[in-house]
Amino acid sequence: MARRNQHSKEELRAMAIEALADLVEREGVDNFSVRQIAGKLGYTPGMLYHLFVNLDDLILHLNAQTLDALNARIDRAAGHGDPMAVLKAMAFEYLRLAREHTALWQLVFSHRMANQAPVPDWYVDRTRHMFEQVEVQLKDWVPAADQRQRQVMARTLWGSVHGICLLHVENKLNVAGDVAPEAMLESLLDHYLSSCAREGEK
Amino acid sequence: MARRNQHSKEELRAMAIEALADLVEREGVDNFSVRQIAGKLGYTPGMLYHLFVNLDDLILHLNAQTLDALNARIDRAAGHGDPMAVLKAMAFEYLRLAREHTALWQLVFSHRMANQAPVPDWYVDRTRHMFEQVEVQLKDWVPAADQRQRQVMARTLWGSVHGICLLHVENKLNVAGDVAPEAMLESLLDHYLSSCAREGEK
DNA sequence: CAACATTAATGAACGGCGTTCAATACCGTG
DNA sequence: CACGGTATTGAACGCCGTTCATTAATGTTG
Repeated sequence: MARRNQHSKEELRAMAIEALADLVEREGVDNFSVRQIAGKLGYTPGMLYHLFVNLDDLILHLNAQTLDALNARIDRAAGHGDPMAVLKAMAFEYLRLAREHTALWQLVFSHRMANQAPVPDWYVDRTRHMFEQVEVQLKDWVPAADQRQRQVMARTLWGSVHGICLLHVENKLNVAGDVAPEAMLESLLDHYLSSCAREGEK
Repeated sequence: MARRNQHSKEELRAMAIEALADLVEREGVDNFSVRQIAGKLGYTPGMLYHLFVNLDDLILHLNAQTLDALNARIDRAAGHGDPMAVLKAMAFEYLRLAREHTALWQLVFSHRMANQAPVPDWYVDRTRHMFEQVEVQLKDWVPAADQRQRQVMARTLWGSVHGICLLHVENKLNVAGDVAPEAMLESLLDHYLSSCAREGEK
């Protein structure tokens, strides 16, 4: 039998998450299995079910970690500068993580809960954070807009940023001459935000 | 043994695609299997490999069909009106299909080829079509822009439209009060396009 | 009409998957 | 040192996509 109590349950959880992250980054979003993860740790598959309720749960924990990294970058970008510059910096950080850790990023956005199980609160909180940071910047950018309008703008803007990064990461841009995603993000933010500002002045 | 030659190979292919479509719409994007498809047709799993090279190939054929439906709607929307109205109509058609045939739409955009196999030309053509239609409208909307600029705009715009529809379809908008995707598409097109036009005038 | 060649379809097998759970081997405690 | 508790196992279940030799129905020929 394998060594006992070499690691606490928490340590083992962290190790399992790390093993999955490694596997995903090395082999791609859809090329891992409970058996491989356990193998990497030197345990049997069944053991993982004492750490997580199932594979979905483990994936969710890894995704939370990835979202934390994403949020950290976004928060850093929120530091200083006018809203336009900050939002651009945020969008570029979003793209950068998608680029540098493509598979982890894909896992966050391509994972669907089995049998429509509800996403836990501690997970939803992390996705909400991003939208909130965008809204904060919009408060400065279009002070005349009410909260409702800002909500629409934040979701529109960030949904768009996400779409652009997604097309890039999934290689759907090779159709008829590729365009750098940076140019697309610039185009989006320049035009969308400047028009929003103009309307706010009226 | 099952009846022979009741159907031509082409008929069987169409039936298999239809069976998969049915299964996907009924049970969701990730709840089908070769065995279920064959079962629906009254055949054994192995038989499907005389019609398609593998499951990926079958999925690709269904996705091509879905893209054809999408393109048909987009072409219809391209009929008449000023570019802004036409592009809005196109975006709304995009959203409408995502709404009415969510699972089929998801299958198109969530399917990844195994072992990074190349996507066949006949498939790429269908995805290119959409971007081209957007570019045609932009030619009218911003006549001053050169082809390169229009390419960037078309991809930026359609990547954004896609991102917004995706967030809606995947239920990622429940975070802190939902916003109707129609409002987001309106916001995107109004602001992005109007700013593009203004720049074109300079 | 019988014998044959062709081919549509089968069904069993392979190696893999996520998940469950009784049995087991180890550990700290008394 | 024995014992109770528990961390870990390993076998099993019912799935999965895919392959392929075998079979059975067909169309063709003599």
